Amino acid sequence: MTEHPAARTVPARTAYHHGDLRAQMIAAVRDLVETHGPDGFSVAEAARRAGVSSAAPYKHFRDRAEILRGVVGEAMDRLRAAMEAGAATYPAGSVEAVAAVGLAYVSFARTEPGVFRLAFGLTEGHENDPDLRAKGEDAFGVVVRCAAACLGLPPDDPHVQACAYMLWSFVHGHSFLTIDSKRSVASTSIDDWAYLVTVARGILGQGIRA
Amino acid sequence: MTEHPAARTVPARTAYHHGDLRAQMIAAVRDLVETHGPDGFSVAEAARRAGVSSAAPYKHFRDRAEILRGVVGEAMDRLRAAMEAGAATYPAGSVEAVAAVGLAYVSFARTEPGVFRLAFGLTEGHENDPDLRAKGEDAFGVVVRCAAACLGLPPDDPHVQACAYMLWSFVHGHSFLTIDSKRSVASTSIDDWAYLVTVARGILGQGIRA
DNA sequence: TGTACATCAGTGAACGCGCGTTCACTGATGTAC
DNA sequence: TGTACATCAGTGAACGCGCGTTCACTGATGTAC
Repeated sequence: MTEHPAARTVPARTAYHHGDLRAQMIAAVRDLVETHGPDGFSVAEAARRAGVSSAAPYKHFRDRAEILRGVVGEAMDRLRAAMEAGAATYPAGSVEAVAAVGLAYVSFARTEPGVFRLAFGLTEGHENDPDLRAKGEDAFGVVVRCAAACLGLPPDDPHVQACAYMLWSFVHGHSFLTIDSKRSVASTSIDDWAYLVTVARGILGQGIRA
Repeated sequence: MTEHPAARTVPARTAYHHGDLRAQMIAAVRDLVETHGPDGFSVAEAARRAGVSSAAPYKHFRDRAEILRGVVGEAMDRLRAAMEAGAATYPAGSVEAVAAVGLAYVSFARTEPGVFRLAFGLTEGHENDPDLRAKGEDAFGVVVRCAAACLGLPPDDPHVQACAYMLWSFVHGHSFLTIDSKRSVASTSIDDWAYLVTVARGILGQGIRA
């Protein structure tokens, strides 16, 4: 899971029928986006990478925008899965579990900055897709549940929601700054994990109260 | 300053010589980017808006990328100015001054989401421009100085740097989430200013210590 | 103050390019009998 | 098990389009004398 995109290769096709062009197209776009930036992808080039004519993708996607939505949706799924896996590595209710969710988030951004930017930085009309919004909520839900467990409150408690939002803002901003390399945590002499634990403890512990 | 882009209009040209095409191009791109998203701009369309032939911009910019850099640089300047203005509305060294810097940042993002995304979301090669990096550092410097004043420590103190980075992460993430409307602070029943003051107090006060 | 001329900031036509998308088509697959 | 046929997932050629950029040009401006 979350293998580095550069390590992935779109396999050459052998049969006339592709098998799973939809998935291959998404993989090809991921590759492209990591190489040429979030807006450096075209249907034609992605089809070429998938070893297919430029018309073929239209058997699986209505148009360019739908391909994009497919990529973002798939990325959201992987992101949520990574967050859940992160949470599961520490005892439920621990601050470390919360920090691990944050680490998974930052790692995703660092491993696939192009896709991350595509999902959160651009807004080419996919912003109001109900499916993608739902996936976004699902990812947020992971943070909410961890925060709730940690605070010993129900997930729909306003304080839990507020804390979860703070945590997400934090990690989201850190992710962007890191991949923009505007600043690195390294430059502040704190290490990533310690940083996240400190922040989680600060927000969930005695520290910040809305 | 920081007037809403939609309210701005690129004035029709009268004379043969334009006067200040460079600035007009930047204004036109800002308009375009707010209307069509961070990647929805073209040299041709911007020139059209400025009431000029599509070749004219090349008298002022080497190529498309340089126009982009111009827009981002100008935006960075305005952002820093807004942050400084925010800080100046409260006593030096107060937590409120720090929160006001954050509010200026978020307000900028909210007022000009397209430009904000252009500056921070895309990375079409302008990421390593030394000029833009310097402007980014200048903006960060505002946060650092306010944090230093608040903590009573010199600006180059590691703790100050760490706090400033945390504050920036936070505000940066909040800005992105807000304009993506993934989540609104409103949905957590906290108001924006109270939120920023709480966060600033939490990070700079007894709360989070790296 | 008036003229000559260098420089500057535009024009508009043209270029080659790659794109998104459509179209009529064809080869492969799976199902009914 | 074998054949007929509907469906599916490709092809490849073509379309119109807008783009970024160049080019030789020209009108306006400012300076030297």
